[in-house]
Amino acid sequence: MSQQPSVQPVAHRPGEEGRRNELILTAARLFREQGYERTTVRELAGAVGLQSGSLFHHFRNKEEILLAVMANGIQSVIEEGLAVLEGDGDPAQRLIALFRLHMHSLIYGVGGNAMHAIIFEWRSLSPSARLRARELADAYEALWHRAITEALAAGLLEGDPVVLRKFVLGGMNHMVRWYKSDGRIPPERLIEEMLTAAFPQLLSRLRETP
Amino acid sequence: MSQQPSVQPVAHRPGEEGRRNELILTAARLFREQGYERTTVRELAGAVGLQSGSLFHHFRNKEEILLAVMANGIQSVIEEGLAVLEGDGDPAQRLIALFRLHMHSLIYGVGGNAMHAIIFEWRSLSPSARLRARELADAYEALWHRAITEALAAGLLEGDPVVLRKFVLGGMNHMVRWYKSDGRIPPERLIEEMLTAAFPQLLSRLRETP
DNA sequence: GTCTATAAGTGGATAGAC
DNA sequence: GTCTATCCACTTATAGAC
Repeated sequence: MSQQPSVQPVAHRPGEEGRRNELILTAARLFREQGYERTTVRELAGAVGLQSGSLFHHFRNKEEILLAVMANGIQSVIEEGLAVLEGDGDPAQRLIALFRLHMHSLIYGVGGNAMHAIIFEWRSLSPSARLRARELADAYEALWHRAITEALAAGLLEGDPVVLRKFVLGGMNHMVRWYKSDGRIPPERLIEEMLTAAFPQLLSRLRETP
Repeated sequence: MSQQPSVQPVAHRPGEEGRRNELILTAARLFREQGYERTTVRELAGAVGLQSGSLFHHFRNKEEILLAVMANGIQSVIEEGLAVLEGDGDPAQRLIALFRLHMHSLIYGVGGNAMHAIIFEWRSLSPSARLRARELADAYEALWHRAITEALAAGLLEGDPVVLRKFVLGGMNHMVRWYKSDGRIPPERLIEEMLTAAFPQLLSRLRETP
């Protein structure tokens, strides 16, 4: 577990960035499995082959780890989401693409663990850190706001844009609590079933006028 | 805060049941505001005017309090839900009534705090207690399964019944994280907006054939 | 039933050697 | 950058008096 002296360095500071990243990914997994409060720094350190004291060379305190976990996953999803919204296609196609991206990130990507942290562990943050986490979430939700507003303007959906956004995101994110990818429903079918649940009117329109 | 010696007794054991209930309700609120792990027994005891040691006359341990919080809220919702499903009306009306009941319980009832605990604090339970909590949730979700299956059979919805159920419940429950009843949207309108978001196809059918 | 006092343990975090 | 050793705040839970 700690035989090789160093994993491939990522940035200009060799070793340190690699270790930090390893810690963030491991923390994300542990926080998801056990929760932030019940994951001790000793546990996290042990999981990457360190002693607990060594953790605080990479992070000022435990909270900084949680914040890093949150930021790590969502940033990449935001970038991919922006690309989707600026891509071609009509509002319906963009909304569906954003949906599939979100689901894909939850199921396969590093985004799943990060999203889990954002959803379930925000209360463990101090007020200032909570603000920072809120900014991250807001930046991502802004993408959804755009996509939903467009679809509303095109008459593809109806209702309040905020309620629609919160409802759909809530329904999707809840998936991380119940879905097992090795169960009755394979991942790709799940995504389409969720899409049907979220936007039935939108899909039936697409089928009528292809 | 502790002037009157006793509040109105509820059951055959006067005083004790009242105190226990007071503790459950206060715990539910505190767990929602701060989370279970970050709510200390001293805090909870203090909030009802007790010393921390006195708590353990009413509950064996802290976990038992959390379990009681969860059970307390959901039981009444299950009973009301059963009444809805056995009432008159077609599948569409029953599904909508169940939806409104759930939202109502989240917004006004004691169910909101309990649901919050079930959603966010289950990982703090030991395996056996977790099983008990799962049974409670399952009993409630069974009501939804019935209502959704009926609506599917009647051709009112389409998709996988499990995915539909999980998605809709996820979307609704997420509300406790963002909705403020004193904000832009009054509670009764929120319920209707959420209904539009959850079952647009069902509502538009009702409007076409009233 | 509630109090006081305290046991027994765990947590995050620090200091300084290597 | 990691280790060892340790501090100390704070937690749940208990014991026994009232």
